[in-house]
Amino acid sequence: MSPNIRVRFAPSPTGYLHVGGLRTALYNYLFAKHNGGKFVLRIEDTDQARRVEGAVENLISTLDWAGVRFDEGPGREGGYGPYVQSQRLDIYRQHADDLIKKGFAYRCFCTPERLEEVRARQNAAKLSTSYDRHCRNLTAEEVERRLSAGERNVIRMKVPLEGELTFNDLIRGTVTIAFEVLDDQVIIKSDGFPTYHLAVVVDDHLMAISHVIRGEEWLPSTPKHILLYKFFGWELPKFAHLPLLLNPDKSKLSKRQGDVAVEDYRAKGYFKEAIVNFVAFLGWNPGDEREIFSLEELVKEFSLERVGKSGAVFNVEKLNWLNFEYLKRMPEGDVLTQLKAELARSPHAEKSFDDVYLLSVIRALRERSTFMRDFVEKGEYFFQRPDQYDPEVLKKRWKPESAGQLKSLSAAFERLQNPRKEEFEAALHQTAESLKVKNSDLIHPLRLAVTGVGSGPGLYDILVVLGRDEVVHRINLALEKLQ
RNA sequence: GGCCCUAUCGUCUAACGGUUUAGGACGCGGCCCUCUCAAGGCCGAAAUACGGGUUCGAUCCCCGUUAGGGCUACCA
Repeated sequence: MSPNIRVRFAPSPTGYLHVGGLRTALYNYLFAKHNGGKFVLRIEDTDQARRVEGAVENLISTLDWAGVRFDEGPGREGGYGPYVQSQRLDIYRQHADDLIKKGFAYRCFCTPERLEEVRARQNAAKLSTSYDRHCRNLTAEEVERRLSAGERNVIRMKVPLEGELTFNDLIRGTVTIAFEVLDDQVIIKSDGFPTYHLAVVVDDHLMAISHVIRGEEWLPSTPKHILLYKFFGWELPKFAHLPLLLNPDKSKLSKRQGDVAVEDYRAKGYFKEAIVNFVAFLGWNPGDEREIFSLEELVKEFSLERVGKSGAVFNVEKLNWLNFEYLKRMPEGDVLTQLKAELARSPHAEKSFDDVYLLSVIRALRERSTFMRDFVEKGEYFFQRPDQYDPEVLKKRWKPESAGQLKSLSAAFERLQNPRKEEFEAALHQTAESLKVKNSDLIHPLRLAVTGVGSGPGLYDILVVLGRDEVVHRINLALEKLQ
């Protein structure tokens, strides 16, 4: 493919990495890697008011965690830096001045108060709100006079009064917007910082970005950006506007209706592979019936042509299923490592379990788990003796004769030497036979005595994991407590 | 309000005018398996928003309606 593919992810550091942002970053990354291009990270911090301490570091570490590695960006110079907009202010100012000289932009001295009034008037008259171009035709002398008087001002772009602009979007096809509905957008704010519109165009050009792949919320302002490219006499990049990620009620995915930060999902125990896989499928699919994709496979298969146009609801159920699938497929050694980490932050942190034991717990519990924490929560009895017995199970499974039967069973178990699953099973069957009861009459009370709960892995598997002595001990413990 | 975008099962989606009784996945229901809970296997319910065109033939193309969303800042 083209060797000069360069794309970028350009978040503003206002907090955490949004899952929609991760999807945008991922699609850019996949597109770049698929085509042998470069993926650039650029920080759009031109709004001082929204600046959040530590947000950039957090953004980068989350992106790295997900495996979406950028080739160029803050801390990873690539010859097009700096990659932080607040460090490029002179560049924007020069370009804005250039536009003024060419007659494509002008100084505006209107106060926020006046703009507010204009807007209020327009609203009252039920007109669409836009700047009334009050300063568009100020004389050079007046501009000079007010400038030297130190009046605060902004620089606005001079949008043609009539005509329309048509452009092609890789995902949406042809889009047309009339200049009439475009505002004379502010490009340099009175604090000297550029607005998004100027900065994005200048940087995308200077950083040789070939494809602008971003969220659909930017579609309406794309004509302004294209106009700026034309004002500067620059070649246009290709545009691709991604469908939005939605809340269950179909509004734009937002806080308030659940978690939106990638960190939140990470903290909840979702694997990065599951999150990446899931997010990739929100708006893209391979065209066949495969569902499980590694990052490498996504790189191999991804194409913008297969990105859909309509918004996608973030469906946690399916993410859960994916997490479950990834846990099921994970190499045992990796599960072991993760289980140790999980235990280290659990109430069992002080206890020590050897690898062989933990591995047997993993084998027993894996297909019943979606998250690593399920091992600790659902399999608590593998890490501590039961300190209580589920009252409902007790009511259903513990009969008056159970205590006596478990005593016999315990005695039978004590006669076993290093029993395997089969020996435990045979011992139970023989005991049931001699007591003239069904196997299940022993199985259920025994499960309750040993685990404290009514569900879980096969009983004999549990017995083997715990071992004869522990099983006998727990039976005696239960007999005492359930007298 | 204005502008723009979108519209297939509840959700994610396949179908790029005919091979379709519209396919898959999650979720949901049932059955099997079974010591429980899962897993697994099998089966099932479930969609082309509506109305006009174009065409021999429309989920697919065009127009309109409706619905939803986005944008409409000296925020990104």
